[in-house]
Amino acid sequence: MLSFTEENYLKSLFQLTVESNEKVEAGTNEIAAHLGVKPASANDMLKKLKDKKLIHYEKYGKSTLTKEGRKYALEIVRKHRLWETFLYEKLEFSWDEVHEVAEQLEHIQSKKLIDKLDKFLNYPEVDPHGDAIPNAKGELEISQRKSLLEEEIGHACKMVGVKDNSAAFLQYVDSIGLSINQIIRIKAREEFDDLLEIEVNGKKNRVSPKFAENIIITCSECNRLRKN
Amino acid sequence: MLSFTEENYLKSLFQLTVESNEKVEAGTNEIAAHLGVKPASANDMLKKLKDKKLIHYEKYGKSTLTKEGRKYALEIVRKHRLWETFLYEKLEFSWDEVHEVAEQLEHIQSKKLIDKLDKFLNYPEVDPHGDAIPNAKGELEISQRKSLLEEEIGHACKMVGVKDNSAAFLQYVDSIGLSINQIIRIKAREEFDDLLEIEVNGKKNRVSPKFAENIIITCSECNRLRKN
DNA sequence: TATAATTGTTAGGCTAATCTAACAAATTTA
DNA sequence: TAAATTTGTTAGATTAGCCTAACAATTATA
Repeated sequence: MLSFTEENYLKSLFQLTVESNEKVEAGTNEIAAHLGVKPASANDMLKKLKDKKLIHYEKYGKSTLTKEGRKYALEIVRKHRLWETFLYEKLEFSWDEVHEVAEQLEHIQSKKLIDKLDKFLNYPEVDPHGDAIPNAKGELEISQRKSLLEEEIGHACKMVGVKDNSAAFLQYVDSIGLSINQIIRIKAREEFDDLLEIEVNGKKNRVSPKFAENIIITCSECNRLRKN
Repeated sequence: MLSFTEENYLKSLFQLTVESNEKVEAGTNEIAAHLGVKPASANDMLKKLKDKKLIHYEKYGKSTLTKEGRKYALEIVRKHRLWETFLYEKLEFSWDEVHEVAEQLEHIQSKKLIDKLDKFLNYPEVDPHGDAIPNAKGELEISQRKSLLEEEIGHACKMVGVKDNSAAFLQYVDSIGLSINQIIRIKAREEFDDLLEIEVNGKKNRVSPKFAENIIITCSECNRLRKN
């Protein structure tokens, strides 16, 4: 049985590696920053998780999850996303409110609870942010995802999630008229200041690279090209 | 903000005093036993809770909740019982399975969550064990309750709850055909061995005093007499 | 009422998770 | 490549909550 804290470290490492498009391993400082603790604290825990064979860690090296660690991480992610779905669909929480409460609910220990919840929600495949929910076997469908910033000019893509889960950012996203499953077409990239010109629901808007980087999309055009 | 552990001590004290028919204050050893810790540990925490003005405690004396402490305890009890109701009514948990999971869920911190849950469940008044659920204002309807053992011979009463929440006892209760809101008529008390002869749903049974003591009932006949 | 039994308290330790401060290794940059 | 910067580690302290062992106060009983 893992502690609340150990679970949070595994989840962080999962998000920084498995669910990141850029990297497959994470440094001590990075993990510490992600969890809001000091590097010294993270260092202690990394050594502990290594002893428990949940992560690969070597002195002065980067860390990754072991198979066993990934299994636990997937369980936590599954719980987190099912609870978010419950809050959003059944309790009328808004999109930007679910995360904080799910952070607490994800640590409840009861296999029966989570499987019954899954059934109650009718086995959803994605949470309110568009992130895939691992199934009861721990399988996670990883579709071809990337940030809006990486999308080709002229392509149309579908928003499936966000990277930054802060309430502030989510409200900003809402204010631009963006939401999950919304189709976004990239019209152009402004040479002068790198702003992206996008069209959502027939309405044009300009967004910053920083903003675009935090919007996760899938592009079936790109996927089609990739398959050839 | 109270810690998980502080909340558990307040809840224990609430159950041992406010919700107990026998006593209005609890001793250190009693609280420790109720929580499954050693008296020395309970002693530490009682001093801490006194400093926080959540309980009345004096060296070598008994403890009770302050007004403030009772307020917190009622919030926790409210959460516990709403979650039990959710598990029972929405997730198909059985009567004897809800308690353990609710012990964890009751510590989730989110006023919005619990009020939305209350609404989702359509503002239930009692949980699956028949215990009253405090409303959002922290008001708890205390109806005249007592154990089956204290009931008058010849009276008919309604089962509204149990004292022992262990799965073993709850299954025993089930096996006798008893459940919440079931009407129980006391036919006689056996002089020889003090067994109670009861009738439930037209079926007769004999139960021990220990069993009867753990069944909570209300008796409208007694209440009527009391009012005169 | 003196003694025994019970109940409650204190002192001192342990563990998990955090911190600060000092230091060491690795990487980047001049 | 030498120096500067970044990144990671260690030692030692702190806090919450628990423990054991010894002791003190209270209550029950002979």
